[in-house]
Amino acid sequence: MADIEKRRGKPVTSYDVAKKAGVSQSAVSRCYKAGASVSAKTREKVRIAAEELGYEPNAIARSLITKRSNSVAVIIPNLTNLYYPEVLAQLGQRFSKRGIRVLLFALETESDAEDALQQIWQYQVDGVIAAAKLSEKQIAEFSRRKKPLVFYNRHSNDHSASAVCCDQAEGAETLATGLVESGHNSAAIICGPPDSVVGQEREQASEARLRELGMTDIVKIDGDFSYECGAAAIDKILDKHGNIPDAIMCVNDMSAIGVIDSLRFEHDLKVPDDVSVVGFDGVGPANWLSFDLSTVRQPVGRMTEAAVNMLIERIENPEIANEKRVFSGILMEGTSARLSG
Amino acid sequence: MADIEKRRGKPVTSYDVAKKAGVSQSAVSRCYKAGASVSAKTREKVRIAAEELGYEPNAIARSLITKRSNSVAVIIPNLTNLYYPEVLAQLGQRFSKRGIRVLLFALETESDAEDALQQIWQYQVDGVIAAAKLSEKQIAEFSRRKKPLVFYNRHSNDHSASAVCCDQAEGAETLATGLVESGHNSAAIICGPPDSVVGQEREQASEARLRELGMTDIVKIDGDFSYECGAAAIDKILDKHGNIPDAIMCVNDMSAIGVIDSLRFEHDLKVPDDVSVVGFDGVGPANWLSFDLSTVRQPVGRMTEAAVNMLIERIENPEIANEKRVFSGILMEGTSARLSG
DNA sequence: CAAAAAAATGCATGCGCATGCACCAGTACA
DNA sequence: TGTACTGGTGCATGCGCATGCATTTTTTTG
Repeated sequence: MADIEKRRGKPVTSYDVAKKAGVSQSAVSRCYKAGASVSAKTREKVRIAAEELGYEPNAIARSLITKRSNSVAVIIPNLTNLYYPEVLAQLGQRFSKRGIRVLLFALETESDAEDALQQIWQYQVDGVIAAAKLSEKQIAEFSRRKKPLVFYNRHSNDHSASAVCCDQAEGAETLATGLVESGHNSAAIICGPPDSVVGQEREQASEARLRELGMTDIVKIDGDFSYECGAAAIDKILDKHGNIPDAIMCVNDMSAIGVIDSLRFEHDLKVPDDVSVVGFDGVGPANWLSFDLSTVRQPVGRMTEAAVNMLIERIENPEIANEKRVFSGILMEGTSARLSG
Repeated sequence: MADIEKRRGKPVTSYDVAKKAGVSQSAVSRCYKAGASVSAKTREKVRIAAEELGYEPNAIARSLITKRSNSVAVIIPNLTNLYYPEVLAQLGQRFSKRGIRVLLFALETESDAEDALQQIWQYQVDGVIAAAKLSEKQIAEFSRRKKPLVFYNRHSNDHSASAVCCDQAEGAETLATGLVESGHNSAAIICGPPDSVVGQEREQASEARLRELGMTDIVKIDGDFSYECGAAAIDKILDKHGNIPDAIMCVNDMSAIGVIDSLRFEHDLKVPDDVSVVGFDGVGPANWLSFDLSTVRQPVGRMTEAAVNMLIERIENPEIANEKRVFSGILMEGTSARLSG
């Protein structure tokens, strides 16, 4: 029972268990491998010995041999954008259910993944999910090392990596179309940070569709996905443009909420009576009664599920070709915009 | 240049580099260890060879020898409670700056850490930060294995682990005192989930202080830290109590925001004119103009900094005694409650 | 310029486990 | 009773690196 090994806190190895159980080290090892050939008797002896000694297989040593660490890296930007915690939580739980550990790399800004990558290479993760921008060179490094990479809402120009995406353009176009068709004549677009492809795609698609449908009075305001940039945007619009447009399209929900708050509390305007506001993402607060945002919800559940599956498939069979899965967003007809005609 | 090793994608080892550089494997190894004795000439030869081959030391193999994985586990519950993403982001960045990798364990409910722990033992992490409830037995396992454990806003009954905490009771008492002193006569307390110690502490301290100051008309409502539970609470209060009290104390900001929204949009009441609402945490949305919550902000920056430091100290010197650091929250006098007189 | 001290290097070894191989005990069948 | 299997088992080996020790090279010093 209270064995010496236990008391000393010195790590228990498979040899210790083997000795105690009266079998060989290989037998112990096999007991921890599914489908290995071990008799019930041996298995039981080992189980008891292991329990008494408090043995757990050393995953590090195992990884060294099997070349599989059973862990993946998740690269995520900016957890203060409320969209990402949801993604992260789901990825975490899904991987965890599959017995895969998650190494977290939370970036301060999208583009400084270099550090994370360096660590990733050293750490021998089995694969990577990246919700951040990587350079072509960085992406090439993945194929050189034969490490599966799945982008989340990002992509590489030349299909050299797999990806799951929400169709940013489609969603933005739906919103833009709805706004024009319900009679809005002028618009502001609150943009994302310059290094965010997602932001750019939404912004460009929004503008293009608005113009396509005949709207010419469009002003674009810099932003960074934050509440604060949304709240500050109205004053910037006034500076730049003189008056508030009919509609404000924000590249994400957080900034849309900032816009709404600023309109209501700093400019005494009504949403959507005076101004329509739309966002993008469908984060939790978008549904709060205060905002009831008209937005496009990304199907995070299906997207994370797909990302996890794609990555695991490619870990198990590195030969599978790259694949890109694009999901349509779901229009949430909230009450922050007049959309229905 | 475009070496065969590269093309084949087969991993480059220190032996490969050694051969290419014309030195021994040990020399290569020493080049990657700070403070090791290597001549500038050798170092340069190795650097060039490593670069040409694309060599990165294998952290797994290194860990096997050094018994240090340079990684820590972070156990966190429920990322949908907006408080935790902030904590996680900060922990991630702080560890990352120190060259330590973070293994994320995102729990679905506070108390199912068993799975995570199993993985943690196998994975040989150097230490653990836990923002979740662990059983005494689980905590004992940490000392048996000599793995440093630092609780974040949790603790063990018998000081068998280190901890950083925000003083929940103090914060709750400050709020309760403020409410009574500014003339509130009745209150509801929206509680947290039953397995959350943090929630219980806040709830109990709130109630105790209210009663201590003479308030007797107090109703308690079950909750779970979510916006939804806050939004649903008003109806529950009416069911249970018949009328809405002067003040509603919520154990966290998310539920407080739900309460405010429900009061305003479902019951046509004004906050704080008709009802005062207070929260706890100081999460991002608490500052949004829509809410401007009266709350106690936890000094997350200092708390995470302390947690990281405490853990690293104990990894480097396991003999250091346990320590508990308690931080005071900061009263944020928003406008969701009449507090100032 | 020789002797002593210091720095640099290589050799050999082992961390804890998984796995190919040879071997042994059983069971099936003729 | 013998031959051919099958499932179980142990032995030996190596994953990629760090590190103690012995050895060689360089530097320092009298």
